[in-house]
Amino acid sequence: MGQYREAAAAARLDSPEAALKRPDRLRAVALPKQSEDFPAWYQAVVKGAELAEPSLVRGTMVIRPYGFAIWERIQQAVDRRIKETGHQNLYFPLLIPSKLLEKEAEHVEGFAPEVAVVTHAGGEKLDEPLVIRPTSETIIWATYAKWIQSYRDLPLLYNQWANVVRWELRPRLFLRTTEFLWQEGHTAHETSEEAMAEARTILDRVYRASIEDDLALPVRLGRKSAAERFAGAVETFTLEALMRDGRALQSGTSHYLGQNFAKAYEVKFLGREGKEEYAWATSWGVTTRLVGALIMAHGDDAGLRLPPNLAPIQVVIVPIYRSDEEKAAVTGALTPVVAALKAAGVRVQTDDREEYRPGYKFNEWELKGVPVRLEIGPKDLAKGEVVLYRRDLRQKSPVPLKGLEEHIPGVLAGIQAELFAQALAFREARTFRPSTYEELKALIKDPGGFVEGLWCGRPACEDRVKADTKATIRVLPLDPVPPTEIQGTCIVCGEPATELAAWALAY
RNA sequence: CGGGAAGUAGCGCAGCUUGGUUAGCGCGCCACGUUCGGGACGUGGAGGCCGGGGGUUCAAAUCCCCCCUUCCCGACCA
Repeated sequence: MGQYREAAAAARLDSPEAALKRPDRLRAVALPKQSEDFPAWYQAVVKGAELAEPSLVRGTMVIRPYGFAIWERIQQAVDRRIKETGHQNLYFPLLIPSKLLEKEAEHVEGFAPEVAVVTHAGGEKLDEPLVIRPTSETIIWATYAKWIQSYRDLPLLYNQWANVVRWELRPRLFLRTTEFLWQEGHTAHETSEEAMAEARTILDRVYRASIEDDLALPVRLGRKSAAERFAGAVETFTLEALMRDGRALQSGTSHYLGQNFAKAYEVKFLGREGKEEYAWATSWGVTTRLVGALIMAHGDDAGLRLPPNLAPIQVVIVPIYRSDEEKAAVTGALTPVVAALKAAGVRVQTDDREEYRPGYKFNEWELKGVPVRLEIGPKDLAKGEVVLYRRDLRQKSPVPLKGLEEHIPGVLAGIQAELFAQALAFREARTFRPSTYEELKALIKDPGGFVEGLWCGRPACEDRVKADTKATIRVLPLDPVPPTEIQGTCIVCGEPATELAAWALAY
C-alpha cells in the first residue's frame, strides 16, 4: 500500500505555482488553493471539472456536457418561474438590421462599441449591414409596434432563450464571454405602474427565488446607480451576490424601461380613454454567468460544490472490490439500491469504470462537485452499511444500506440548506458599515466585500470612490432602508445623503 | 489602442546566449502485465512543416529582417 501513497504524493502538485505550470495534471492531481490564487483556482476548476474550455474563437468558450447539464438545470429553474408568473416563450432572429439598433440614442451609444457586424452574405457585400444581437430590445420593439394596437393587446409578457454576442475586451470563462447564452424577457404594459410591478416581480419571484432557492446563493436586491444603469433603461434592478474572494457579481438584472423604447419604435396603442398612448416596457435577463457564480461562491479547495437542486448527478456510487467474487457481491447489492434511489427521484450514477482506482474517482467527483458519494465495498456489505461522503462538509459517515432511498433525499435537502447557510454567513461576515471615508477605502482593500455607506446620489462621489479604490456602487439596496427614510450625510463628501449604497469590487 | 511576455508532440515545458550527431523531458494516449478502501507501478510503443515568409551560412529550432497569432496589465461589460 505504501508504494501507492508515495507515488501519489510525488505526483501531487501542492503549490499553486506548480499546479499552474501543470494544468494538464489538474484533472487528476491538485488544484491551486483558493486563498492563494483565486483566478487560477477558478480557471482550473472550470477546466478540470470539465465544465468548459476556451474555444478556437477568441473570447468564446466550448461548454462541455457536464457544464451544459448544470446550465440546463438553471434554465429549468428559471423557466419554470417565468411560466408561473404568466410569461410565454418565443423566439426572435439573431441578426438585426443596423438601422434598427440606431433608433434609441442611449441604447446605441451603450452597445455600439461591442457589436459584431455582418457586412457580407450570399457572396456579396450587404447594402445594409446586419448586427449580431447584443440584446434584442430593438428588433423586439420594432416588432411589438405591429402587434400592439389597443390596450386590449396588452400586456405582452414574452421571453426568449437565446445567445447574444458582445465583443468584450477582457473575456473570462462563463463570467464574461464574447458569446453567451441567456434568457431575455421583454414585456409591454398599459401603465407605468404595471411595468414597474413587472420589473419587481421578475426580480423577486423569478430571479431571487431561483438564485437563492436553487443556486443556494444569497443575493442583495436593489437598484443600480445611474452610472451602472442599462443603456436605455429608466431604472435598473440588480441581484448582487458575493464571491469567495470578496468580489461582487451581478447575477441577474431587471429593467424598467419607461416609454423609451416605445417612443423610439413608435409603439402606440389606443387607450381606454380613446387617446393614443405609448406602451410601457420592461426587459430582464440571466445568463450563463450564473454557472460561474456557482463555482466562485460555493467552490472550495477540492473544487466545485454543487447545490443538490442543480447537480446533474446528486449521488455517485463508487463500488470497491478486488476479486471477481467481491465484484459480483458488490454489484449484486448495488442493483436494488440504485433502482430504489432512482424511484425516489434521486439523480444517481454508478462509477463502474474499471480503468480507474477508487481514490482517483473520489477526487474526480469531488472536483466535479457531486453532493453525495456512496462507497460500497466488502467491508461495508459485511456490516450492511455504505459509507456516505458529504461534499459540502467533506465528511464521511456510515449509513445502513437498508432504507437508503428514504435517507438520501433528506441528506440532499440538508446539503442544499447548508450551502446557502455557509454563503449567507460568509456574506454577513464580509458586509461592513464604516463611519468614515478612510475606513471605507481600507475595508474595500482588505478584506473586501460589501462596504455600505450613505451617499448623496451625485456621480462625482461615485467616481471618486472608483478612482480611489476601483470599487463601484454594486447596489442601492431595496431593503432594509427605503431611500425616503435616509438620515445622515454622504460618506464621501459629507453633504446630506439620499441613498444607502453598497460598494464592492466587481467582476 | 497604450505597456509587457510567449509561440517546439494532445497538454505543460527544456533546448536558443556560444549554429553542428537521429530535437528532448513530464503528463496524457495505445498494448501487455502486476495492482485496486483516498489521485498505483513496470515494460514496450505511437505521436513534431520547432507559428509563417525571407535572408546569412557548408550547415538554422538556434543568428538577422518582416509578418501572423495568443496571453497578461489598463478603458468596456450579464
